[in-house]
Amino acid sequence: MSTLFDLPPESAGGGVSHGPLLDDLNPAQRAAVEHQGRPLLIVAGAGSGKTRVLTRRIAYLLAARGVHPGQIMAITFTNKAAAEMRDRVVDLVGGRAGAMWVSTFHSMCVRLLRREAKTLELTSNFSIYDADDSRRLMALVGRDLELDPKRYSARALANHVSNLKNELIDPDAAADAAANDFERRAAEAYREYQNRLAQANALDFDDLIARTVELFQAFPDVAEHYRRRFRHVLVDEYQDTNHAQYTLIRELVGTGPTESGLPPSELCVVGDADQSIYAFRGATIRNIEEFERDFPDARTILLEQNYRSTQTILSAANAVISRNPGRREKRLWTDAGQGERIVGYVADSEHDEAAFVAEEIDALVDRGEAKYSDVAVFYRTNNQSRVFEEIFIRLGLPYRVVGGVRFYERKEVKDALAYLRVLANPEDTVSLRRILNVPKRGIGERAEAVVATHAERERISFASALRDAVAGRIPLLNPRSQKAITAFVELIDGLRELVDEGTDVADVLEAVLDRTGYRAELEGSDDPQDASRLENLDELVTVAREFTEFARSVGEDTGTSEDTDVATDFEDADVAEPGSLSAFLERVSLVADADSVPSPDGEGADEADEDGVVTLMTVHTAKGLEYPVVFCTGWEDGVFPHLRALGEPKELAEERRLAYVAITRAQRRLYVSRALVRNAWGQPMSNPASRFLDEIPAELVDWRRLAPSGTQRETGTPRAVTTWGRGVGTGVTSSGVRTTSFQAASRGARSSRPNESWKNKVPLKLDVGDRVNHDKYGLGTVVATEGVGPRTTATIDFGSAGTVRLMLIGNVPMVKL
DNA sequence: CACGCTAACTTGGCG
DNA sequence: AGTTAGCGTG
Repeated sequence: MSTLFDLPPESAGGGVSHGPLLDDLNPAQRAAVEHQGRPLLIVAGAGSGKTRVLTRRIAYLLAARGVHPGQIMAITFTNKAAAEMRDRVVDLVGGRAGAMWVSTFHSMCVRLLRREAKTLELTSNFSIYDADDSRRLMALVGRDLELDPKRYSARALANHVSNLKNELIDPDAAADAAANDFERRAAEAYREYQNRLAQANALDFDDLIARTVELFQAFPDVAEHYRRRFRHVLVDEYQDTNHAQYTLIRELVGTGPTESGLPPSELCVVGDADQSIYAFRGATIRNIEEFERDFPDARTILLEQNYRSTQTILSAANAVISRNPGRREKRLWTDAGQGERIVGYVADSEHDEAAFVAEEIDALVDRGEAKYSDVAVFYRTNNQSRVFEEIFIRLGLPYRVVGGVRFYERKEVKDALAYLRVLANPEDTVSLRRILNVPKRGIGERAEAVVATHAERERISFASALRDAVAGRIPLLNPRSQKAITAFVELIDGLRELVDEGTDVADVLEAVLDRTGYRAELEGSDDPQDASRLENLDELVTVAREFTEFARSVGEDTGTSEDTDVATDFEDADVAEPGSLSAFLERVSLVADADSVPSPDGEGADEADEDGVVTLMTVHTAKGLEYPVVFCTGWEDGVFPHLRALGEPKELAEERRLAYVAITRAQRRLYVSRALVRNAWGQPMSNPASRFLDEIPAELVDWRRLAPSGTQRETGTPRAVTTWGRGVGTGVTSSGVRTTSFQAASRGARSSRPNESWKNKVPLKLDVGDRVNHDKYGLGTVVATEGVGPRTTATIDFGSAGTVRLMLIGNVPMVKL
């Protein structure tokens, strides 16, 4: 992926000759690079050289079209993509690329918001709340509004609000549009949540986008200022944009001449609707599908030639994705030849499947056909990694799991950062309350509630209320708590002094860990988890140290050579002073994942061995990556496609795109496997073959092992009676008699009796009028049912316990009477 | 106020 | 199964 475009050195530095920028491109790629004027949509199939086209286009703008780097805004979704794009452009045109804005949506917005903070009546030291912080804040709101946490969980409310924000719906509009109880209460919660955010001088991730849109829409002169500056806007992964991001782009480029006669900026978006796999977080495929309607004059260029995979792999991918209804036809092709057939394997259990994968990897490496680092194992959900890890450890196969809990989401890291945030932004209530009693210092729930109530009544912030507590102005507070709070406030004040003195961030952090006793507590523990927590905190200190050093070095650079284009992130005199605590916090808020995926060519990644390590990850994580050998595991209906997608055509289409992404990661060899029986949520489940397996043309697959006849379709999760596609499902609704030999062997005598223990595990079949007994709600009557198969929900009237909508999958603690 | 227990939930994961 | 949030008890 990285060796394809070595250019003669003279072209770097922005020389006059731009031939080398075009010479090695295919006609479609070249057209995409050369296109001028009208909005441009580049539909880039998997492996079609998308990044290459994008970076060449930028280089071409600079070299051949006389565009100044400062006029270019390139937007990506991930920091990694942004860094890669910047590096590659620098390789092509040299350091003057530094003046471009190449950033993620979120960092771009933070940058704009800090510059224009005054316009929006924000203070520039605002905190940025991540999903976890938002949820915590929503929990406070929910408690305040006395919402039943069962029916209105903080998570559900926060999710709902996030969706509203992605649609740019404000609290008023949400209230107007609310169609049911949940939405009405959620709209109230939304309003209160925004109030609390403002009080805390904080923005959540969705606000970063939404408030920037607001900035542009409410202040046309501000919008025009940036439009004038950024004459070229390029957007990567356009299929992943949500409505707010789409609107932001529109505002940024403009849709017609402004009053002062400024024409729209030149827009170029790149994407692939077939790789849109983030609908669950608001991405809407419509943005790419309707690009030509949104930007009427637009031109579309299709990149269909693939430089990654064999034709066999591409044919499989094409066949699967073509089952999605209503998509724009696109067929990947390659001149690389057919290559090996796809290997299929039906395992008895997930352990058997993992063993097969491990043996196969071993064999490939033995035969010298692959290195460990050439191999990736994909699964649908993170919890599926465990079986592979067990086997790999046993066989001594080197591996690495990518994903899982990310560094900045670990509890200890978030705690430490919360301290820093409170120091930078005293009004940051969520962070303040997070650390109030961490480590334990005798400020319990009770005391916290008393302070919160006081803050509410006096209409002051939680931070001010704490000071009132110190001054003895909260009568209900018992002396013991007051003492503890006083100690805490003094602790924070002492730390804040350090900040005011301009102490390096790393040293402030060290002081936090020492003075709070956080480090001591972990050191004193014999829990092995705490040892790794300590390591993480040390790592965070290192990050802070490096941050300061980097800021210093940049500061020196710009000090000596004022007018070179070298300085990148800091050249715009953002409000956050380089190296400051605020700047550090901003940086870590906008970096999601420090763990990088080991690159396939092993470079800079895992030194462990010559041969590197096998990479294990979810398909989502794999997007954008490629490996010579790919194992697609767990291809079973209910696993992949995921249970919750069965019976939901939209979600099923997304799962199919996910399958398409998985297949197209493979360069030379592709394996697909499934297990007849798999433990899910503590119970063995027997799943039918994934429908995606049937969608791969049979002649492409060499089945190494098939299901023993007769075991194909029986127990476990019933296949949904589906209404789309070929008339697949026979809709077997088994009553849970498990018969496979594996089952009997592994579960022993217990499994023969469909006794009490099964009662809740079998999906309930309910009709209107049925009487039920729920463990918690008690006796009830079914008043309505919706959905099909595993997605069935029932609305049940439990009399005095209320009317509840329940999903009838998994462990419903309820029996039919 | 802290600890230990039980009950509920469980996709994916950018910033 | 494993985790985590809410809850009752020491």
